Amino acid sequence: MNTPGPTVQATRTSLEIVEALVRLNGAGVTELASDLDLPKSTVHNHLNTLHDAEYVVKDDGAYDVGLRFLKLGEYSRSRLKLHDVARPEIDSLAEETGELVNLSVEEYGRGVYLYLAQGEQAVHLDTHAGMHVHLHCTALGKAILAHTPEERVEEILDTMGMPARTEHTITGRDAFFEELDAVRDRGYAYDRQERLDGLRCVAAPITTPDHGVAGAISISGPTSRMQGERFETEIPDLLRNAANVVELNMTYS
Amino acid sequence: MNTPGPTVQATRTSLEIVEALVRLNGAGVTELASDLDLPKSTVHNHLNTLHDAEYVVKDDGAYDVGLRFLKLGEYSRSRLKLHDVARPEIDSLAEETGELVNLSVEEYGRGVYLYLAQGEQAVHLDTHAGMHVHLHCTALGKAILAHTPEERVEEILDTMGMPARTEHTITGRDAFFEELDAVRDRGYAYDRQERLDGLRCVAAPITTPDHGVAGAISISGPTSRMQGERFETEIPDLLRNAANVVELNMTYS
DNA sequence: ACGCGCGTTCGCCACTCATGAACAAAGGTT
DNA sequence: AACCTTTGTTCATGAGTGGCGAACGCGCGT
Repeated sequence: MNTPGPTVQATRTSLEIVEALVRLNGAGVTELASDLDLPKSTVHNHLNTLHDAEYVVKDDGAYDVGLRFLKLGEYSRSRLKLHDVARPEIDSLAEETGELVNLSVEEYGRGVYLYLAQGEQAVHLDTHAGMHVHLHCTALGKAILAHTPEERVEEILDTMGMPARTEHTITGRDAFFEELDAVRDRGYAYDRQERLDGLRCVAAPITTPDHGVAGAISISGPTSRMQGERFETEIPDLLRNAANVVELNMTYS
Repeated sequence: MNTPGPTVQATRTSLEIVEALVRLNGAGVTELASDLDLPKSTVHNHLNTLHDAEYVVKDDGAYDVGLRFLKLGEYSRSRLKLHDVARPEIDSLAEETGELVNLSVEEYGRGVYLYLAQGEQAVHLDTHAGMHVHLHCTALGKAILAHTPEERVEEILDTMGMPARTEHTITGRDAFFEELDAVRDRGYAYDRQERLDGLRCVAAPITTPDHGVAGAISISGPTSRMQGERFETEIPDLLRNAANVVELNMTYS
């Protein structure tokens, strides 16, 4: 997995600076330099370059990430057929259920949210497009991993670990693989407060015959509303139906 | 404006590679090398670095832009208060009018679309979030420039030029400044097939007392529907109302 | 089985970038 | 208003690194 190989240090530094800008919500040269433990002048040179290339902006003294990244970001997701195809389905699910509906894929061993739609009474979470999550503690992740070759799953768990997010998070590897079996049998996955207390989710994988699992869609809501018949059959059915539609449109269009 | 200064070549090259990936819709090492006129090994080193940093992905042999940029892109726009505040207003305008509603700001002398919402009968254009447009040929651009210091407008026109997009595009500088005067008087701006044949737009600026113009919102539609009373007063009024709401929420929240 | 085209590896030298210190500019404090 | 602090910017230099061409090996198509 780890291919050190010959790599361009300057590029790496520039990326770290951009990431630091996000982390610090915009920052000045000195702040960045101390945060990254780099000489001021180095940071300055990189910022100068990024500014010149119009990738960062100077907002009254402080540097911040520019909108050029918006173009790249939009491209990176519209590139995925799944996004374009699934989006309308996500929207109608949100309208039908009134809950929060998510679309995500796996990349580099983590879940990445591609798109979210909130229904009328949707919970307000920290989730946003582009956000990364561990796969083991989300319904989305389980749905995806249940249809991923076992060796790849092992590999992901090795590198990412299985940190406990709540007291309900599955942290044992055996238990997790049993859970994946159950997901495969059922056709959809549950998250019962495994990532956030008070939150329950249901997720269905999007699979295509030739390329395996492309991603997953999920519905998230408070435990109060996610229980009984609704949680056990109603929402799962809605999800599976939507997933089927997406799968068909993925292969035949 | 042009601050050459000491700049990091490697970073620039990496950015160019990413841009080329977008332009080519994903590509291999050789393809990129010939497109950018760089040695294969150089391109390879950069791709290796970007791949290692998880910014590009390898899709069965071809490299492409990864979802890490999605996070940066989302951040770059949610950073702008305007986006969060205006979004719901854009959505309701789209619902009310059934047309295409846009939100954009100025960056580096160009207009950047932040968000679009299409109503029931909205036209389908090439516009998408993150897209750049010339300011002189769009209603959005005029609305923004009308409230920008004249010297800055001159500067923008100098560097960006005023290319004709259609036969209706304003390409003369004097005519353009007169147009801006009219926009200021009216409180909103028009685009009468100046960017695309058959397309008309109305735009209202979003200004705040302390920071000047923050951006603009606009409604786009086919000439067939954008005429008469609707084009002259109905839509402008809707826009100005929405703009007012946004302006208030910008300053008091 | 062969050859072409691709991604990858290698090793070397020139050049670039990282560096710290010194300079300028801006803000806050007294 | 003059001071001092803090920040952004410039500069010159040497170490190291990234750019480069050529050579390698792999996979695909014929």
